[in-house]
Amino acid sequence: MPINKNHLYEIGAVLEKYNAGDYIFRENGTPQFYYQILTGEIKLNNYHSDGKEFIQNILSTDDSIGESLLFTEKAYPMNARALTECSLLKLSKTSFYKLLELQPQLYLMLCKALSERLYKKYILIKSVSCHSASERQNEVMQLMKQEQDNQSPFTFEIPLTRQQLASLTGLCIETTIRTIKKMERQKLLRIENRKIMY
DNA sequence: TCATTAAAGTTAT
DNA sequence: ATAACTTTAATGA
Repeated sequence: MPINKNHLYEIGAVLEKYNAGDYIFRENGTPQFYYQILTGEIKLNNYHSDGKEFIQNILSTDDSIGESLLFTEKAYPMNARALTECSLLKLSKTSFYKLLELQPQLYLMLCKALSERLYKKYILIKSVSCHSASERQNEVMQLMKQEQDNQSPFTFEIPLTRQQLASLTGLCIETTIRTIKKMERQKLLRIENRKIMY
């Protein structure tokens, strides 16, 4: 999935470090770079006018950030912000295009990655738009779990805080917590030292 | 059913 | 110690 690091370095990528809370880019900014995560976690989000946050996605090692925006002239529709200390590889848009020219097989990889993203986005929108609270949560957790190999129950630790989960489902945190508790009672998940096992 | 407010407990820095 | 996160309870749309 990720682009080979050496290829990125050869064409001029640079290593950048960010601290937790730093912006990689902001909503309405112009996309000028390809980013790939080496370490750390990034969230893509929006802030509503009342200050409430909606998380679009959480990305980690080997994910690329905002690559879908490099093929349009549109501004970023979201922020990218570091959740933890991060190191990223950053490549200018022009160098990125050059790399694609030199290695056309990357196009296919990119297409696959984009398809994957789009698929998840559709599922997420479906689950966030038209269900009750617990159903929303169930679907979101289900979606995250699909990325790991082991599909047996209670083996997947939800890698989010309650607050992040709330921002991802569009629910308030208290409702999120109550829903989690209810799901625990229904044996849909387990809570082990405050971590959600799904 | 779910958001909001308030208050208090817990964990991380 | 202080900030960030988690939980419970009461109230109201």
